[in-house]
Amino acid sequence: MHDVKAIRLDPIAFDRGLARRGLPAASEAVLALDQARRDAQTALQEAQARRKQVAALVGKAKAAGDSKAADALLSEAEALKDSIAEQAGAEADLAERLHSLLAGLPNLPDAAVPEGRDESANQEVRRWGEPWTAGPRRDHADLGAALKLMDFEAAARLSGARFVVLKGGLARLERALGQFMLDMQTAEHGYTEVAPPLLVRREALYGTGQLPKFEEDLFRTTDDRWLIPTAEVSLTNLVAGQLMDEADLPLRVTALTPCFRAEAGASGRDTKGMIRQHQFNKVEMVSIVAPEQSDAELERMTSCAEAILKRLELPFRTMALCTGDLGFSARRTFDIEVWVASQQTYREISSCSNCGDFQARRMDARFRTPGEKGSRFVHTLNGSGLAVGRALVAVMEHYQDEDGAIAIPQALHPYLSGLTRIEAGA
RNA sequence: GGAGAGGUGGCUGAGCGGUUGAAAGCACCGCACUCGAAAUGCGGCAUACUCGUAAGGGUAUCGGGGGUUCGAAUCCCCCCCUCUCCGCCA
Repeated sequence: MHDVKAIRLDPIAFDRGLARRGLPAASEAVLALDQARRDAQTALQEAQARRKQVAALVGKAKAAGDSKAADALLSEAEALKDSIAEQAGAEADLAERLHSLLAGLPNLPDAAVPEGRDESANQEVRRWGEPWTAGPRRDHADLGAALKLMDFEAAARLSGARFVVLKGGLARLERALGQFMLDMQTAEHGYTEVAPPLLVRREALYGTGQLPKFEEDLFRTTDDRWLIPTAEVSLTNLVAGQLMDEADLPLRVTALTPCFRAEAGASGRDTKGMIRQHQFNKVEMVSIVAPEQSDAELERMTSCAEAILKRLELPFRTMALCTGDLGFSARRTFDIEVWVASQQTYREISSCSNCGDFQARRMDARFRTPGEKGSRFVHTLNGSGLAVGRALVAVMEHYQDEDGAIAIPQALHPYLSGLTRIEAGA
């Protein structure tokens, strides 16, 4: 959510920000509505002030036993009643229109974000490890099927397309990956583990920016609760409506949860394998920080995600998203892409974003600095650390051997009680 | 699911139709006392919007939304949430 005052102050900068995202200017429409709303509000408030005055005078007149004066006042009050109702309606209508206009506008890109229309303009900021270009390149779906440990057909019978059933060693490997990631974020990176709800109210989704614009990407229950598309929703909304002390910041939380996505616009894309599923596990990191710290926190968070891939010895590159590829709530984002051997390309496995105060405004999440008057909105950041399903894909393809068996990365050995290789049927 | 009790400022908690934006306490800030601190005393201390160059006004907000009334934190209705008891249940 944008600060109307900031738009009033510098509409040009606002429109320039939208233009960087490839969107048309909006400040004129916003400011017109804003002005109309304020005029309506001023008129309403004048009427309300008079009503208050009259009501107080009625009380006094009655107390003094002056029924003549009271009657005169009463008839004025009667007249005010209708006009106040009307003006209040007009004001509420304008406020609603302004709010829904504003609620649909994305965050503005940070100055540091590279210019560009789409993902082709994203900039590589660093690269780590050697891509697997020689050796076998069977994809994880074929490997999994051959091992008889990954069953898309069974999943389709149960649930339809874009689900998978993992068995035996692969189910264990998937669990080990999640466990390992969560342990690393908590024990080594200072995030507090949280086990949050997976079903949330629409208000929570509004707070992080999935609603009202991206309803079609989400699964909804019959009682109007929604399955989280990412634990970002649950974790970030932990501070919704809260007024924190600066001493509570930074607040760093993490969770390993299933994520549910309708993948509405993605039909035909990544139809084979586990790359794009309706349900997948992910370790999510969320940081709630003071505004001055959010730039540094984004770097920190990105390195917390990268650390997982380094420990797993999986090659990756880190990309700075360009203005046209930025998500709705983000002001700046780094994607981490892991090498996927079968596709001989890097695929997104983490996305770390600084949302500035954009989500905080929508959620009303503020903090107070001792000795200072008032409060300020916090800054929120979120990042995957990492997507477990895609990590499983990368591990399988990177650690496969000629026989189609999969070696288990050193870092996961403590989680698999002695298992070091996954072979057919085990 | 049934019965009951509640949701008030950062927190605790009074108020239950009129001058209450809201007592009191805690927390916090300033001042005094002190070598300093504690304790104590005095004072200050909500948020949002809005009008105004400013000084300074105004309006709204007592879980949310409607309603009654000249006037609602206070009365009525709906919803949400919390707690207690009963039932059911992983």
